[in-house]
Amino acid sequence: MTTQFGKGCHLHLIDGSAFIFRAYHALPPLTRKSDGLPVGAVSGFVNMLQRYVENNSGADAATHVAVIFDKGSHTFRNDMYDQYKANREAMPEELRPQIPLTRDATRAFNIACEEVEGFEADDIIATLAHQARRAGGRVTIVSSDKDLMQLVGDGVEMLDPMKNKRIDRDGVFEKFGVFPDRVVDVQALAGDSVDNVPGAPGIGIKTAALLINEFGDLESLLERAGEITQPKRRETLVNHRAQIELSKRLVQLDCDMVLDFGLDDLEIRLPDPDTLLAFLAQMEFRTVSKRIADKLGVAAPVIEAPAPATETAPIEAVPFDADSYECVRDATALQVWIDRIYEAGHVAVDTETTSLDEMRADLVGISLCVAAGQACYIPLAHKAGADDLFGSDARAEGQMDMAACLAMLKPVLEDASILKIGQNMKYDAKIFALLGIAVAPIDDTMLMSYAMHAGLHNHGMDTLSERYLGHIPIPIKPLLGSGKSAITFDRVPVDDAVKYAAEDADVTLRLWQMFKPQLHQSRVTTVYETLERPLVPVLAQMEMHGIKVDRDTLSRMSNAFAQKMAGLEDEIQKMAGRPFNVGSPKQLGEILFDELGLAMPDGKLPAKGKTGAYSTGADVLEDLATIHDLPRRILDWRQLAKLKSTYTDALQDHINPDTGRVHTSYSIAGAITGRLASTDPNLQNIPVRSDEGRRIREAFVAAPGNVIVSLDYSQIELRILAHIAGIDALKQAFLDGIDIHAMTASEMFDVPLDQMTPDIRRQAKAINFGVIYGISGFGLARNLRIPRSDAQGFIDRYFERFPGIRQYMDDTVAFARDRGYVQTLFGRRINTPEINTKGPQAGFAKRAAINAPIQGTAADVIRRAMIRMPKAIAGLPAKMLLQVHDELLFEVDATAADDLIGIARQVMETASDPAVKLDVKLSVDAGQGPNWATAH
DNA sequence: ACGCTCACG
DNA sequence: GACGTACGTGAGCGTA
Repeated sequence: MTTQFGKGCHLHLIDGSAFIFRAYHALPPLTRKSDGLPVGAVSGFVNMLQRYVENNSGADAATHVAVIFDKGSHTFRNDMYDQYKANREAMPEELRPQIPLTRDATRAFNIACEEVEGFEADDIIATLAHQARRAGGRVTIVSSDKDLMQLVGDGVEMLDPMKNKRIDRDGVFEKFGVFPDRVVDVQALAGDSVDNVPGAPGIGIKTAALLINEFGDLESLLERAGEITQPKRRETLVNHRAQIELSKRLVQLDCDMVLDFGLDDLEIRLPDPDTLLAFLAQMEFRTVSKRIADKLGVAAPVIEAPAPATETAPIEAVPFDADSYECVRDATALQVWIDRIYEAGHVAVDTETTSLDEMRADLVGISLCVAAGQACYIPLAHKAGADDLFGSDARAEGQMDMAACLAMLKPVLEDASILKIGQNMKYDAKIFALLGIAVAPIDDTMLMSYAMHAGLHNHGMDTLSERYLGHIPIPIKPLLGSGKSAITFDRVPVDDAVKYAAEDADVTLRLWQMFKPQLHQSRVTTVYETLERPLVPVLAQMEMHGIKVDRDTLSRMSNAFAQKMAGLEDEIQKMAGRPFNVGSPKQLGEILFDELGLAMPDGKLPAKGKTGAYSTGADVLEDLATIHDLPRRILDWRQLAKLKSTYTDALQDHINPDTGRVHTSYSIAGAITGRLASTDPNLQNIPVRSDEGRRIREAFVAAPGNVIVSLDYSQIELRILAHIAGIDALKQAFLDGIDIHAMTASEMFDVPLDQMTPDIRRQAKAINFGVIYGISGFGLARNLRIPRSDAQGFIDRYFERFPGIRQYMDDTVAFARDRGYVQTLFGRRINTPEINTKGPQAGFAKRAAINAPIQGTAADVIRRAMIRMPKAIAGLPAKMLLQVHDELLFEVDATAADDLIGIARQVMETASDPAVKLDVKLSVDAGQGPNWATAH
């Protein structure tokens, strides 16, 4: 039945990759019901194929057809030019598993499906088009890719499948200003930013076409470049000749490939209904199954509704057995494990060290696990001490040389085809980074749990193991002891260490096996892949770099604070009538309320806490300050005490003696909303609100020749609220760049903007913040120190003026009640397990549910900015140092500060693109100076 | 170990 | 109708 391809035949060549990307971007992220596999792009692809098949009739119908795909990312063009397509964004993680499915779909339609290693789809298309023309047939290329336009000509046309528009020679001329045979010349000159083809700088398509039409072709143009009258253009062509010639080779398609199939293999075949419908049923596409079944005149297959997901995880068949773990003591044994890793393609890794502070930690041993129950520990720096009467520092026997071990493991840990699995990988990645090993790619069970279970529990290994594996890991406490007598891990006997350490890797691997498929089912794969995992190396870099803190500045401030505190203390004791510990809230309460007989302005005494002591918090003392002088002194003293103990004193202890810098640690999975948390020390709460406190920021300095640059989002949470709740008045105010709190005040209190007073604005500001926190009359009243009825009146009025806010709050709480979680705009899930409980917790849960999407979306935005930042600023002498929720801090060579601000601002302001199109644009304020105080 | 207080967004 | 509340964090100190 095969007919020889020749005159009268019509070959259609479908650009498969273009179909896939179109389908992916056009469709919402659909997932297969039964297991959460993303299938949106497959669905779109199938629809496009179906539409193509339906339309392929009449005089112009194809007799032969093929869908052509790209295979792999490395082609012969990369060998010519390593930057080719280098700035392509990585394939979205949800798309990756769908790629093979689009091949399956093509075959299910019984359409030829072709790809060739090392070549682009475009080359195959070029070759086939060439062959078809030589055989006397016609060709239609189904694509709108301009790179294929060079093929158009006598008997070859393109068809834009979306616009259903044919592109012939004239169409190409319209696009390029030249006919198809000179398209590559124009492309060589104009370059292509998408494919990273350099071209000639400063020359676009218009100029290129002009030049080519004047000189005939590229070769003549380059030969006679000296004749060009415009000096700038002339220089460009002369100076960049090699680059232009390279560009031409890059854009020139290969139409002489040797293919292992022929045109005759592409003859149109009718689909086999059973095969096609089976595929569609497997994908669980109900609608399109029905439509295609109708077309084919057969019954649509029944697609079962998926069984409800089982509540409990399958019981792990392999029991934990601490005695089964191997202690690896030499290269031969290690090699066996490395072989097993390559066989598995993945490995769980855990490091044991002498400190929780990576910057001061020494590696003691490494554990590996390749499958449940199959784990080992490699001791590297254990001391014999524990077995030695005098606790000697001698090295324990039977350990591999560390350098030799690392030399063997480095290729594995850096191998792009071996997935390294960890629990809190940032820690281990930093340990390895300091030893010259760049661990990648990684998966992190802590972050997987965070993406799925934020709000349910913490994500430490012990919690996860007990909850999801039903196994309580060996506790570290008995091994290390506690308090003054605690030892470091290198003093733990090797036999004990093997059991403990290898088990951690075993637990990690089992958690990974359980969590990996659950990410899809929970619809948080994208969150994990785009907001959690890529942040690990970014934060590791920031933490290792640290920020320079000037010890002398802090020390001087400490002394000044101490002096002032001593003076205040004297005054306070005198006023109290007796000496007491000013820092003790309990003693202070007794002085104020029992001995001095003070009472709150309303006549009552403040509430007593769980310990039975009167509350002496700042709000209480603030109220008392209106009737007595002592409380004000206490407030002043407390402020200084705080600044001294938490900041000017403690911060000095955090300066790393080796680097002279302070290295905080960020918890990625600490805050349930998606925010980061900073610890050891916390650099996200360095004072700024009081003048005295703000001066502490003067101690955070740039290295010589550098400056500190600070960029912070302006009102990001209110902007997000305006978008999510759809508040037009707020959106407009942000668009017009007017003072948002003043606008709110004007709207609420009917005060024209030009008559706004600071006090009215202050009240409106409090309301705006209150809304973000899940406003209540009580809370607002307390914050503004106004009667509760007044506060309630404000809130009522606010809701009246901005009805969308109330709607958002009601909708969000209803969503949470129904689903048990709320979501950010980027799909981050925050579980709200207490939302349906009764009692006072209900109020908390409600407000938290209202706040979480707003705070969480802002957190997602800055995470995206941070993830993109290293690449964006790679060319600058700049380092990202700190994140403070809506602010990023950099250290940069003074000469490049302005460049950095331009680039970093751009990254931050566009961080939500393209995943989320915000109705309100994000705005970033910037500052620079020798220290953080001047930069902020 | 826990509660109180207070620093930040 | 009463209850008790602003959202999210981490650190240092006093008290048990």
